[in-house]
Amino acid sequence: MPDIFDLPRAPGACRIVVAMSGGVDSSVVAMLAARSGAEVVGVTMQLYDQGAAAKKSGACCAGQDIYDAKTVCDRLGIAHYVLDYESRFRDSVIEQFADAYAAGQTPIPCSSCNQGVKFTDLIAFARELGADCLATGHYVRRVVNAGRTELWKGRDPARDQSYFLYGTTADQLDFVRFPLGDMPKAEVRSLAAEAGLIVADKPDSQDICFVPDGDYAALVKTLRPETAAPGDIVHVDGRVLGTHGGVVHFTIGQRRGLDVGGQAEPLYVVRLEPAERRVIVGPRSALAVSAARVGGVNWLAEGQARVEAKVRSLARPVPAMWENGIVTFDSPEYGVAPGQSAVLYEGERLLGGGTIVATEAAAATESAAA
RNA sequence: UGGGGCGUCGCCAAGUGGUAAGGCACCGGUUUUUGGUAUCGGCAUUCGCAGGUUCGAAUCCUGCCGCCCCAG
Repeated sequence: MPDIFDLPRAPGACRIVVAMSGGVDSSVVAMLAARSGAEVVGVTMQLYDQGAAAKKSGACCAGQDIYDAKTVCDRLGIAHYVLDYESRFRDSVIEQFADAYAAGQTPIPCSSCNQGVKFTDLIAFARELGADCLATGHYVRRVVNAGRTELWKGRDPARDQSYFLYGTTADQLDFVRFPLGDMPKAEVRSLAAEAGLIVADKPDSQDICFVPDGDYAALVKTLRPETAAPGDIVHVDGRVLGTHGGVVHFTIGQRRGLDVGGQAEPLYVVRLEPAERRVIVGPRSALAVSAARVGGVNWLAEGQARVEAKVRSLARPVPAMWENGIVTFDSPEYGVAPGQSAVLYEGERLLGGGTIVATEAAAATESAAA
């Protein structure tokens, strides 16, 4: 087996900290680390109240998951720590999440979690422990190329998680390892089964980890009651078509949930005006966006201007120009929502990315800039 | 209460004697470590109500109810 941990010294003299969510992926990472010969410490972050969330199978970092992680560590014969990051997670992820919705944006909590608690606080902790690296179960590849460390998509295109990790800085990248980046998911599962790990058949996590029942709107409404205020659903041509139960329920590009019938064509959310409590809707053509301004950019590459841009986790990257924080699509892109990430690639390599702060309508309708 | 028009699934709407299109909405599945999107499937034994004609009516006739418009 190649040295998937890229250790600086003989494994026996190294210490690896593994970020363990309690799922199958990070458990397999811990197993691989244990087999490498290095000293391994499993760490699980407790991120939010375990109450209701603990019952949710497949969630991350709640009660059952902490137990699962510990069980795996016991079997592997490695140490296991639980870190109480609840308050940090609340401040850096959950509150931001609520603020974004209140501002009519569509946040990606997984990205802020990765950039904050996971890759800032946890790396700091691992360094304090004197670790040589922090290993996680993400499906991305860390590629050392001509002395430079690059971030690449996961080998398994169906599993690639690079979209959520664009914010990883060069410094962090030096310290982090992604042992699963070259593997297909099926292989990870079979490794877990061969090793007799209790989590081998555990369902993949999905949805937002801190939202127990998938009803993210209920959480945001609790934190920011104004997002539940009713308002008008207004067509881009000015007609009031109906009312809605709070801007929190909508995101740009959304079609379902408007409850507006009698139309010849489906209507999509084109824009949100939270101050006026308005949801602006229009035909699909009104969603066309020619460019997006990107903020909070993390750049890992050189001066690439020709890029492939991905503005949604499940979208295929599209050709675009990148200049002065603005990504201009070769062809109009649909459903580009402020708050989501714009991640730029060159083939398999992640060049950088940031948060979409505004968009420019492609058609001669009106600006979708918030 | 003179004249004209209309009443088909939550909404829009085909269908004018042969046994209820379609779109939107909604619901469910698939997909998915964000929200969405996309896609697949489901969705009126019944046509304002009551009679009548007919082998057979949402489609023809009669009455009633409701709504709209023009007249007043």
